[in-house]
Amino acid sequence: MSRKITLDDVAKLARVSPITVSRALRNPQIVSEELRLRIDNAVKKLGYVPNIAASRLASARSHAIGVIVPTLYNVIFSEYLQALHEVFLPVGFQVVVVNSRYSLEEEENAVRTLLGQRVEAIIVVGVNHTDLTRRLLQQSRIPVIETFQLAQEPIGINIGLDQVRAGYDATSSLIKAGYRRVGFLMGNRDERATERRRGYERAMEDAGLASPSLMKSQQQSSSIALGARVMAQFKQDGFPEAVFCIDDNLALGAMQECMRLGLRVPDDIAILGFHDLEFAAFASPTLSSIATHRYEMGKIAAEQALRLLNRGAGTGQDVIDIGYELVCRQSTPDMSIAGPG
Amino acid sequence: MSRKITLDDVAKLARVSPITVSRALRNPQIVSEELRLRIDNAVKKLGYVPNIAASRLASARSHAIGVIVPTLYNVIFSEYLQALHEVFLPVGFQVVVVNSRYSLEEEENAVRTLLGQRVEAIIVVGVNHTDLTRRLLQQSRIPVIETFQLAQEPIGINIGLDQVRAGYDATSSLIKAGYRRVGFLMGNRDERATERRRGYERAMEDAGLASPSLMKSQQQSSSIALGARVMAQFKQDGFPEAVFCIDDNLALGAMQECMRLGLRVPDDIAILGFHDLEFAAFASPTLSSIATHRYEMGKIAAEQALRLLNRGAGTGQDVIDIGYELVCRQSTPDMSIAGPG
DNA sequence: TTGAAAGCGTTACCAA
DNA sequence: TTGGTAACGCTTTCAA
Repeated sequence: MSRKITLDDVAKLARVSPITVSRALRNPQIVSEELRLRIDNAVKKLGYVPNIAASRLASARSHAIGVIVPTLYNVIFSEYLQALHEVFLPVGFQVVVVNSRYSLEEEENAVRTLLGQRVEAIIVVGVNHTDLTRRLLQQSRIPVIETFQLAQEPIGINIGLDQVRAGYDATSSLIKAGYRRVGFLMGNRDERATERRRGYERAMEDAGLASPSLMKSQQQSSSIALGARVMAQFKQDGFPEAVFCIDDNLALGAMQECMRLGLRVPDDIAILGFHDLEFAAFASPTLSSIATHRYEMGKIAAEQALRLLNRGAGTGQDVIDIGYELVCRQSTPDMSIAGPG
Repeated sequence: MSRKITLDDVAKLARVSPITVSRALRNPQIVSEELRLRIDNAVKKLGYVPNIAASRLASARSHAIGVIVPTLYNVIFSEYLQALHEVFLPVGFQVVVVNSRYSLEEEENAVRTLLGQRVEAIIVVGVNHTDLTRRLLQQSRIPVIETFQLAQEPIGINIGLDQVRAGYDATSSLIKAGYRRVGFLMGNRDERATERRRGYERAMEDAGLASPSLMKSQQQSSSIALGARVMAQFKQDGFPEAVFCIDDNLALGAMQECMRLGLRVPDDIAILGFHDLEFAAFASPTLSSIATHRYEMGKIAAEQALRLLNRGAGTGQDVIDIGYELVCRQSTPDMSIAGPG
């Protein structure tokens, strides 16, 4: 490997001082035209690429934003990540994404990694963390944004939706529509899903309809195929009249399984999903769902981070509830969400 | 902001030299138990987080792998990224993902950014690059892996599938099944899509069936909704007997639009997608598609990169064809892919 | 097993 | 507008 080209090499070739090269690269207009040209030529001739580690060390600025998501695999996080990229890249920030694989321990490591990189803000999915994670984030003195859920005690900015209430409202809508045996389907138990389940449980209890045999789940990551398998568990105890599924993947699989078994949707069984993924509107029958706003959430999260960064005001605190909406399609009767409360 | 905690602070508190702290952190077993305990305590007490920029600068190693994808939004890249993460993280590499937004210019910037970070390998979607991108990658002397397509002149390792042939085979299958008016649907024109279209065109020409009025497209990113809109364009010239859609999103939308218009699938019109996304098997009717192997491709790409990294052999060259398969479901009649040739 | 000294490649600060 | 000097916080020698 031929010796690496550094700023000094460029400076020598252009017959200027290293610091002038540094300036010419970062802020061309403060260097005279002549030198700038000499420098540009030298850079091209040598194929010089600046060493960002050195730059970060010297300037104590990383121009990087740390983002922690539980998985890259789920499209709801892709939409959110896309929004983050769209806000940060144009203003010169790099986005560093780390995958916590739904584990609080890995999340703690992720925070360490990101702080080690001296990211200038951290945006994390979820509001439950290990004690040490919280401490690290608080001590870091950088903007911290927690997303997707609402926090009792936000570390910094929190933007999300009330998952418990969403689960409650989804279930109540079905109950209000006249269903008594309202079932519940779930896959892996992540924080958001668990909150929605709590909402389901409360709604059923409040209506005096709760029964363990109405809840089916399987510890696997959400997929359409899983929805079909979990739905099939009802063959033992008898099928409910309506089912609230923890997300649209499960809902679609559940719906297909019902139809395969000869149950008509929604006449024999109503099906309600969650997140309103694009395919929901194109399934047959079209799938009712609770719309969440992942892209917008990412956008606002990024904007809030930038706001704090620009104010230089480290750690503002705020909770932003982005809400959700019931989207009624063919897989359920016409319903609406009960008012606040 | 209280002064930042450095290795020196830890060293002082633990009453050892800084270098011993450095060693204890990277390689605990080469430090005596007593010192290690003192150091661990000091680290915890101070909340010390190592500065990775300094570490990278001093060691000239980034432990980072650069990955360039055209978008984060499409699930085919999520699956691929997930595989890359799963291989690299356990062996101590960080994965840095950059989004080129389907632009060769942004790809060039992405390469610059990544090289500036001194990533130890670069994995990029696609085989077409600007001249400068190619030069930068070649000069970098690090492993370069190009994916998703097959290259005439790979920069380093190339792992993908023959997109032209896949498009050709998909179209030929429909022709072999007896269809004459075989349509084609496409959204945005990315490299892979364009190759598949070329395959379609050749197959139609070879069969003497080509006609511009059979090809419909709209310059928007692929979505189910777009599939419906583009399909609707056939209302003017009359609908084809079969349609090859550039991906499953378009195919699902197209299928729904046909059914909305009272066309039966596959009796009135056959529909073939591409990529075999999960929902294809759960649509009604179930959607025939060409299965590609994104997860496996990511896995192999990562493993190849590691192989070169471990051999210290910078830039091996190789082309790996990962293939594809026709998956026949209800949206087409029974078909098979023509043999090689 | 531990430590001292000398960088790594850039930028901040102050001067010219 | 340009340049000299001293960091930035860690790791790599080389010694002990």
